[in-house]
Amino acid sequence: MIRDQLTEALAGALTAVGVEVDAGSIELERPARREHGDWSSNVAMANWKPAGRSNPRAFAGEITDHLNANLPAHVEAVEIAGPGFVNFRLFDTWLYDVLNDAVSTGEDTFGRHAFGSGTHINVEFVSANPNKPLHAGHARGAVYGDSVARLLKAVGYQVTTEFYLNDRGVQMSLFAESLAARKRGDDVPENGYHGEYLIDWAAEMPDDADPLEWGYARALQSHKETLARVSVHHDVWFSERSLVADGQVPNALAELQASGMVYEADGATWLKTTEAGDDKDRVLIKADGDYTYLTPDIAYHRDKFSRADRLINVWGADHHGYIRRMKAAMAFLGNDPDALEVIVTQLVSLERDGVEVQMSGRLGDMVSLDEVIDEVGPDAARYTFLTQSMDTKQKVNLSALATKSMENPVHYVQYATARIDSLAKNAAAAGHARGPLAAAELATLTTERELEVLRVLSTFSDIVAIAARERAPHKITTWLRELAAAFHGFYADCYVVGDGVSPELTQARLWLIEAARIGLTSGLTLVGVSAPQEM
RNA sequence: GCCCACGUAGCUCAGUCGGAUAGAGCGGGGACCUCCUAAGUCCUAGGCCGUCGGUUCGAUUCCGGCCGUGGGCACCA
Repeated sequence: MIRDQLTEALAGALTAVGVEVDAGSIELERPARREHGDWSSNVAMANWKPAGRSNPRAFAGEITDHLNANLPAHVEAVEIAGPGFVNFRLFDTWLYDVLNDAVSTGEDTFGRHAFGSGTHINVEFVSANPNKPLHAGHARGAVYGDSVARLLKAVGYQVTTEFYLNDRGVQMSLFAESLAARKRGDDVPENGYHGEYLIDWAAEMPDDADPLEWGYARALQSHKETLARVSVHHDVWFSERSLVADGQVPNALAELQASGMVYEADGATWLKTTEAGDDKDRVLIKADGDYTYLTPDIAYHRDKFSRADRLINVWGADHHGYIRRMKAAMAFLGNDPDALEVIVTQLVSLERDGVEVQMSGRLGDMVSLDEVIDEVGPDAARYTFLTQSMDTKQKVNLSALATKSMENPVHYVQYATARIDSLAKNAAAAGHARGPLAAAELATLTTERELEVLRVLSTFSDIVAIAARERAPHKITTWLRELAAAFHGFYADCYVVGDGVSPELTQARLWLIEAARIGLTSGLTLVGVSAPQEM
């Protein structure tokens, strides 16, 4: 809104001084420092050379002169600053528009976009083997994938979330043998599954049940229940067995063969992934006749491409070596390898009271995701895993997270939503029910505390767009913290109802906190965290 | 050795296509509840943005080298 107006004004000014600049290349940003105005542009610095000017400040001067002679709406003044920035200083009225916009669009649509419309993205994440409970290491990818899906929907994409079930092969057989052994009270096979959960599952299993089928169903149930606790839901649970049963693997193999990238050597069938930058060629069919893991997975990705325009895979850092060969296979099948986006999440380490705990040990000494949720609660778990970029390895201190303090970042934000609800209730109880927005005198909102809340709200729309484009939900949690900080500051200094607060100011502030509530709720929804009304 | 990511305050991390005096929480020092939740607010100390070059009006940001950390280099899944 205001951004478009200012961009237009800049484009007009450039034309007026006889310079051709592509309007799409005009940058506007929010300066870090207040004295640099409300909005700022670097057009003069970026274009003084091609425009044939002697220096950036001189060019900026021409632009500001024109703008000051033709002030856009809400603009108080346009100034040259620093090396040649064009700074816009606005009247507070532009922030009242932000409030109006937040309230009129509401929490479900505030900050949303439509630029993804017409494109179908498939997001596959977690995809843990259906033979043991999810462990803490799955948590980051789970809440990340789910939040990325929420973000993509928020900017207009059609999104399918998917969980790939590796439900056939040696691992499943070993799992069934281990479960059966536990049922009989025997030792589990050497290379089988030794986790304690199998003792519990064996106890649950009816005597006449088939260990493979029963165990598979039990594991699936476990995955779904655990994920539901942190509000993670998948639209499609895709079975590798169904892929094989449908003959999709031979179909994919035939297509690969047609591409000329398949050959036989040493009794095995190979794919020439080195043709697409891989270190070495990869085996598709082993000498013993079985497929490698790769082969059905290629068929799976081929299937996904038949159902969506773009694919996003969320993989742990330990799988990054797998990216090249999958992209190579997709390219051989005629798909655009860039339409397969593999996002690698760096690993998480957990500690309790300063002592690192293992969470993916082979012998069953892992921390399950359920344990983490029991310990810190679903909201703290979700929020915390989303406070950092997926590119950095994360240290999570479970004991700190379980506390009600600033070391638990979700509380700071939720405390704001709880306070807002409390304020509204108290105001109503004191006879100050909120009237219509149109009747509120927003111009009574003049303190820095009040305006700062609106300034933070004004950035949300851009933040959502960036977070979605960069697949970066942590930008939402960072923003939420900023908004909560602005609100808590307002709360400390500005009473909604009280001595010396006029009825008009009370009304305006009731609408201000409503706008803040919409922002907080809207952002929390994007990261799948609740906005409690009391704490 | 090769591939991927990372290196920002004592600790944990942000930093919007390169921008003007690099931010937050914890921890350290101090202040604030006879009106709406102190799970809060305010002040203060603390930085060679790993390092050396390059690109340019301008580099924490982009590129290359080096050092360091984590992960990966299967006819396992």
